[in-house]
Amino acid sequence: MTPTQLAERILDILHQLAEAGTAPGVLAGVTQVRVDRPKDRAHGDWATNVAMQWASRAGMRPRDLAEAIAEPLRAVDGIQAVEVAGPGFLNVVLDAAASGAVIPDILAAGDRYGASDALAGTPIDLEFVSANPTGPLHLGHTRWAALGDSIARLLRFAGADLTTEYYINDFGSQMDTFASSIYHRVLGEDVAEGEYPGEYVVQLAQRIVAEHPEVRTLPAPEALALCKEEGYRLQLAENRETLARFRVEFDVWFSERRLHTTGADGQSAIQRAIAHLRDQGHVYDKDGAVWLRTTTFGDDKDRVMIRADGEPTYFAADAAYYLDKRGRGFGETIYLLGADHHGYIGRLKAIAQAAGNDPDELVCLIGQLVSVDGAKMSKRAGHIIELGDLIEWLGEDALRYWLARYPADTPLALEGEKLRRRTNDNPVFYVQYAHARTVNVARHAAEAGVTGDGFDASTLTHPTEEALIARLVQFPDVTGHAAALREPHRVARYLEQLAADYHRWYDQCRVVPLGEAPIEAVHHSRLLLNEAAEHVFRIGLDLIGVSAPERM
RNA sequence: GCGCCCGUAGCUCAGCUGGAUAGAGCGUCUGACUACGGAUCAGAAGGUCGCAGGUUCGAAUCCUGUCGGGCGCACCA
Repeated sequence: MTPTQLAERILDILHQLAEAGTAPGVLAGVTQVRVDRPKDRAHGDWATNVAMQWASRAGMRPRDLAEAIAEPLRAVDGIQAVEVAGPGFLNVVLDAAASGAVIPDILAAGDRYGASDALAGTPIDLEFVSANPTGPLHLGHTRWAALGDSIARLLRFAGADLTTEYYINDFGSQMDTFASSIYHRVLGEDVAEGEYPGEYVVQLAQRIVAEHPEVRTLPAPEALALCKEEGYRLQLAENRETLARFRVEFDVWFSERRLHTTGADGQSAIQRAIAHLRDQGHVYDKDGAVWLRTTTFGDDKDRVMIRADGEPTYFAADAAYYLDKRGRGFGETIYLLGADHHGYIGRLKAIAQAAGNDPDELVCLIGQLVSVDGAKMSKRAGHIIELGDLIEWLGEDALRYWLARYPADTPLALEGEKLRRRTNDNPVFYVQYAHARTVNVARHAAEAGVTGDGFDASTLTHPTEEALIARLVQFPDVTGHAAALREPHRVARYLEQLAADYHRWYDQCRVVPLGEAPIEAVHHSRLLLNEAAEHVFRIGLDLIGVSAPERM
């Protein structure tokens, strides 16, 4: 019996009590019973506070209501004991056989254990990273890459119809600055003030010269155009490759230029977006510029869409991009933004409302910035740490795991030396080692003739077994919450707890009998428990984009 | 000035959207290997959950205020 099944039984009992008139009718209105694993094992295998939550509405004392539930609950098959404790908790102890019965279910579910269809329905768009193609990906992007990809995996695991998307800012003045920076390097000059000083620009220039020697002698406008397009192509390809190495893939690479080019109707997507918003009555002209009245929707100030010089702003492109997404059928659009962009939330939500949509369908997830060993990194400061270098230095597993194990809204420090260590300090190795151990145990079991045939859950009675099973059973709840809240760190933290439970069990219970001791049902049963743990480690690690090595 | 995020063990951080005696790792101290990998396990010490009010059976969690730290407030992208 799983806690979910237990919760259903308790719900049934409440409804029956209400129906039979032995308890107040309001209890028929209970729709959900939450069952938790108590911290203190003296409080049973599972506990619920439902009696305390509903006692006042039912006009009963919490302990009386709890007792009313406890009585029929004791008669349920698989339940060993039910106790009313403290102010009105219901503490439930299950039979070992009933607890362990979940093991074959986990194995039967295979890679789908923990998956659901909870988020099935409206298509969701998730945009993240979206770094400018004018330079390599750096530390500031790594967190969103890891987090965004893990969120994507979680949402899909929960049944979401999800599209991941990378918005390429390949339009506007920074592309000209980029081109000009490269061109200076092509000519062997230093870059000008305000241009990109990085060494990577020199390398881009060298590659462009190698492939297009004529760039040196072309008239400046043509040479600049060549530098821009070739630099763009090379840099984007490199960033894409780096992300792939980081196990981050996108379904859609969306070019900002698409929003500026005129279509068959002679209008650009931006112009169409402005026209649409104007129809809604939220656009006005002032001081030679075109404005969106975002203050109607709680923004601090109205925003310019077309500047006085006729150029559309970045904000206008944002609006057009948003409308493009909606036009592609997405009901929910999620943006992963750094803390330094949180000022955008108000205006983005204003766009959604001005377009006539529910602002709650435009979700902004804000993450705090990352530092390395205390030193904050930003592109402007010139001190750039590239994602590619980080991967090489720490390995993609350690890096992805570390970035995934903290909630997005906590500041995060990359402790490089710790991440390079292959010890208990480093949680990714702790978890991966536990997985490797499951594989190792299975290998020894196979050699010794422990097959798993004759599985009998009632033999799994050791406290460490009971704890390990209880942990495995909680996995679907963890993935469900992690997906609903878009919080992959829950999975990582769970895996660390699972690893601790697994190591404790390994320390206490042998799958392969010692020496000449006979193979008994308990050994076969333990082998399947071991396999169930292996499954959950593998599934969980995959959800955060970390490998599950069989040997380390 | 306005807005968002964060203040939990010596350090780095969890705390399942209100539950029972606030947890983990590291660090410190003490133990466990002729047996499935010791990259492991057992135990000890370590706390005014920034501070002050409020909500209620019950608050680290929710509300208000306050102090401290980070970030943001463009006809830039």
